[in-house]
Amino acid sequence: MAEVDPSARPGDAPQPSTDAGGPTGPRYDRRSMRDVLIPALRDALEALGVPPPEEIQLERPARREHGDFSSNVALVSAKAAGRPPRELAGQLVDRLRAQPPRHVVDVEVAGPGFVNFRLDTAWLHEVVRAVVAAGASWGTSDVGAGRRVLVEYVSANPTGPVHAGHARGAVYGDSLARILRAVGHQVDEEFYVNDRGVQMQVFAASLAARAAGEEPPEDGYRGAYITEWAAEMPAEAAPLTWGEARALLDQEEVLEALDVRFDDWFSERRMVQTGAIDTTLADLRERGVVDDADGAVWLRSTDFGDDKDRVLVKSDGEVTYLLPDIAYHRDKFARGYDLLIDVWGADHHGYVPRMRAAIEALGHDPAAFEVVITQLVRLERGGQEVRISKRSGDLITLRDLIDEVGADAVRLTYLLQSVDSPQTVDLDLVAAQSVENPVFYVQMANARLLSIDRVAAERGLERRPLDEVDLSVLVHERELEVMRSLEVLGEVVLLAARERAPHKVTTWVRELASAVHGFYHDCPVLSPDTPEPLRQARWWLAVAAGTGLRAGLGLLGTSAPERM
RNA sequence: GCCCCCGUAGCUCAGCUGGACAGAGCAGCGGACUUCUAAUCCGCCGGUCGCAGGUUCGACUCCUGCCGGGGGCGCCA
Repeated sequence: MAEVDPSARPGDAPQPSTDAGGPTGPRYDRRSMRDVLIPALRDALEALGVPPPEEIQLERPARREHGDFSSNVALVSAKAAGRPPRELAGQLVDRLRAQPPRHVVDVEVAGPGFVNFRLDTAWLHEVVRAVVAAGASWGTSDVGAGRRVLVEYVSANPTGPVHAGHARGAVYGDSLARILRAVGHQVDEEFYVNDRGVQMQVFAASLAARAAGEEPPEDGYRGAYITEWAAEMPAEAAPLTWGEARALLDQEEVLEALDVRFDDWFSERRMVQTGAIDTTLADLRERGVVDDADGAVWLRSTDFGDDKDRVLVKSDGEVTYLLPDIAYHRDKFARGYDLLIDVWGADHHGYVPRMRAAIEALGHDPAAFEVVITQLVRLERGGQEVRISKRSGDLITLRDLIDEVGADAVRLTYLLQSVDSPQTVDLDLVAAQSVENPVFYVQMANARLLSIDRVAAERGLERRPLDEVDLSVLVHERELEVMRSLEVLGEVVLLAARERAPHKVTTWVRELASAVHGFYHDCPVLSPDTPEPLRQARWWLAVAAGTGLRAGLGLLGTSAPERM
């Protein structure tokens, strides 16, 4: 399918180059309505002699009848004001009506004492201009500026292909990084390579066995890929070195097919060579959090909230997996990150307390270390569970998954719901190009919007510069819905970033797509029946909608074909 | 036994720092194409938000205890 890069579409840069110096009108600020309404409420409270609460809350009512913005100050401040919520709300409304804030056409008391604001449509028309001006950066902000964040994810062992079980973490981690960047954080992404230890030995032995035409050792790797790779392996190659390189190549390739790229693939073995592991142990000793007992070296993690102490060096002299992991995280902090986010699978959650303890033991703020646990994904095909088992060799690789349903579908599907909940994915459904598949619903919305430009070009119709177009004709409910949806992206992104919840962006994208389909259905742009001024305005709304849609999709790392 | 996640419509899931009569898609039923993509749109049907307490002016949302499902509790990674 023809894919487009959502972040770079020529048609999305409709700003006349002559205008590049700066927007002429008042610059739209995502928080502008808040910045208008909250102070207005505060002033009104003070005028009534009521001390305003620390934070005045302003929310978007779920129901249209409740206006565009709503505040619960009257409920919150009723006690302090010494009068019933509705009475206080009524007094606030009187004051606000006397001097209505910008764009406010009505203020009213509702329910138990809410103050509801109804706005004119001009503020939404400003949104269209703002989206067009922002282009692919619509929805971004700089609230997180200056914070350096490192997101570590996937980190699969270099002993085989990335399998379907890793896919959720891969897609989640990548999208989270995009979203954190969108709010201004400086984000790096890393893949930790466990290229040392027993697993690697077993892997090498398995490869060598297959190469020699023998069965892999007991507890060895039996996947079909071992046989395939063994056949590729030159006779003189060292199985461990060659095998690791082969695995990493495979992993990097398939992750790139998903548009998942890392700033660094951090090698565990490298830390042995640089002495980082020894240094870390010495550091821990110096801090007095290490005990020698039973011939082993222990981290006294119970001092930092863990339920038992943990072995760092086994009695046979080998280090456990824990010590290099600690060394890696020590290194992360040494590189100056303010926040470390690790994305782990559900099977590793028991490991969180010891890692957190180790970080605290090293003198770091444990709050600067966050672990997101992704719950398991159950794969089904036609209602039958598909087992992902490395042992049996019957494993579904990420590559299989991409081949079967496509990269965009893989990404959007995994980003459909919170990683906190276990997910069931029916492969037949995801592969199906049907209404049951949200991926196609969203991509269809984009394709339809783009078809307007295409058909217009065929008919020789011209879109006039936005500066010359009067958007005040956009009053159809379908048009308003699109604008309202576009307007909230910034807030959605902030929330998604704060809660580490990319699926909130997915939900938003689906909502916008729904609004777009409704608009497309009821508000013809190119029809001869549409008067020219309205056509121009709708056309620009379509441009803005496409821009917003692709901005959202860009945060999910999902592209959309130009036509379907 | 202890720890983590989940339990919302027949199914798959949303539900923002607690807010106004709980939302969407699919499935079911009934409508809408001489028009820029009907892969769409509209309407109807459908829920004691697992159960029981508590906090609050107000709880799907916070707290406690149960019940059910998944995952984890190694000198394995």
